[in-house]
Amino acid sequence: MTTASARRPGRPRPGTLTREAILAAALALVDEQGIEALSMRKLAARLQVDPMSIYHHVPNKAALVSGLVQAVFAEMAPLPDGSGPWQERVRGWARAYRDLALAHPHLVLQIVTDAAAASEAAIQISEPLYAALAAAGLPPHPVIHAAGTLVDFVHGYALGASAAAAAAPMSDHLAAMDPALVPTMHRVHAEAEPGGGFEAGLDIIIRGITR
Amino acid sequence: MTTASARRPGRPRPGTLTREAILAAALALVDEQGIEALSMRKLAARLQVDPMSIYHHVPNKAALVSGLVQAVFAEMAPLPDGSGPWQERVRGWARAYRDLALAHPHLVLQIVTDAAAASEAAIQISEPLYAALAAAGLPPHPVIHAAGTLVDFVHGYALGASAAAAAAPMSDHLAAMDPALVPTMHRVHAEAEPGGGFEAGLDIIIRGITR
DNA sequence: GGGTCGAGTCTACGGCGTAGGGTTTAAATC
DNA sequence: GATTTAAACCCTACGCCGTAGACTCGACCC
Repeated sequence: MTTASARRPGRPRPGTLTREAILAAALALVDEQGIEALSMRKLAARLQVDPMSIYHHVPNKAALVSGLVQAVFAEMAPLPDGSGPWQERVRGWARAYRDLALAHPHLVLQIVTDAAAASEAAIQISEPLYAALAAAGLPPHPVIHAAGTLVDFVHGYALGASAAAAAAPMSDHLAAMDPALVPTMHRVHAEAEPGGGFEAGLDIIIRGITR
Repeated sequence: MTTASARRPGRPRPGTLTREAILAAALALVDEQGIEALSMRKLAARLQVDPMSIYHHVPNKAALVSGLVQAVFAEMAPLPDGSGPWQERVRGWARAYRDLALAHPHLVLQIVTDAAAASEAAIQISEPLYAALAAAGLPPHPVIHAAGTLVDFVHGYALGASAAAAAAPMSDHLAAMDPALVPTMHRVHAEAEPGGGFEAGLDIIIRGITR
């Protein structure tokens, strides 16, 4: 709301601190040190400002994090839209959404949670997906179900990818386990080392949509 | 490790406090008041114990939460296993896993995160899924991809379901938005009010696996 | 009885989010 | 130019938090 250059009665210093600067600093801090390192005090230190000053631009910490997520959503690359077969449009959308989520690995949880709660920014993001599915000639109900499935898949994938980046890969855990407990997994993973899980998932879901 | 009735050197009071009691109290606290209400002090109060006493059974708070998640994983209903067509086994597994995740709504995030990080408990849970897919005659690579897709979908779904339970449903947000921004979604949701997203997603993915 | 050990307790530290109340400032009005 | 005004900013302080470190005390072993 508070634009940087208002024309109202009193103004102390000419906007040395703005909501945008705060969000940018917070995003940088999170990208560098993770979400748990984000505190009002550290953020203020980075901005060379008293911690309480931040509260004149953001009502509380939760709103700040939410603002961070909204900012990330706003970065979603505008899709080429409308061209090509619907399968390719859906694929392109899914990749763009995944890239968006993984662009800030320390923020994936917040992004996915916010999207799962269906914030307005998150809803806007999925419009092209709905458009592509509707253009494929699907009736309303199947469109909703197909879109929901895809979104849920991307959320789950992004969560897994960011978790895998921060911890040991599943193969390690699996190798350390008693093969008798997980015989099929042991055998299957011994015979094939995967990768490409995202594209394979897209293939499966798009095939399943087509019937 | 520390069983309730050990026969070891020194014991002040006869096991008034055990790891199990701590986990049970913590789980109750979380189920009642949410994960953010879980603090060592509140937990201690509930157990009528000094906060620091807890640290004799759990190294720190992160381990406590992790223990909570492991305990929930241990509750996974043992599947009927091995009987029926593979589609039904996969369906049954997915439903059981979803129910597990949603059994403690305030813990869904940590459950899904833990599973995404492929903890041993989480790996064990997915063995029946792998078994069903392998029994379907799928080669190793497709088994891994199909399982990954399904797990990611369930994770995304569970996250969405728990978020939707705590916030306004998407329809409300959508109705409050400018229809020009999200024309397809607006139209599609006007023509069909869904539900059954989980089963529809399963249908899509299982169809997609089958080719 | 003396020694050991471990569960339970107490105290205290450094960090957190943020309420409440000044203080400073520059634009707006006179 | 003087006065008014209200936003931006800063300071202090409160009540939480996780947990390190030292102490108490009762049970067991020798």
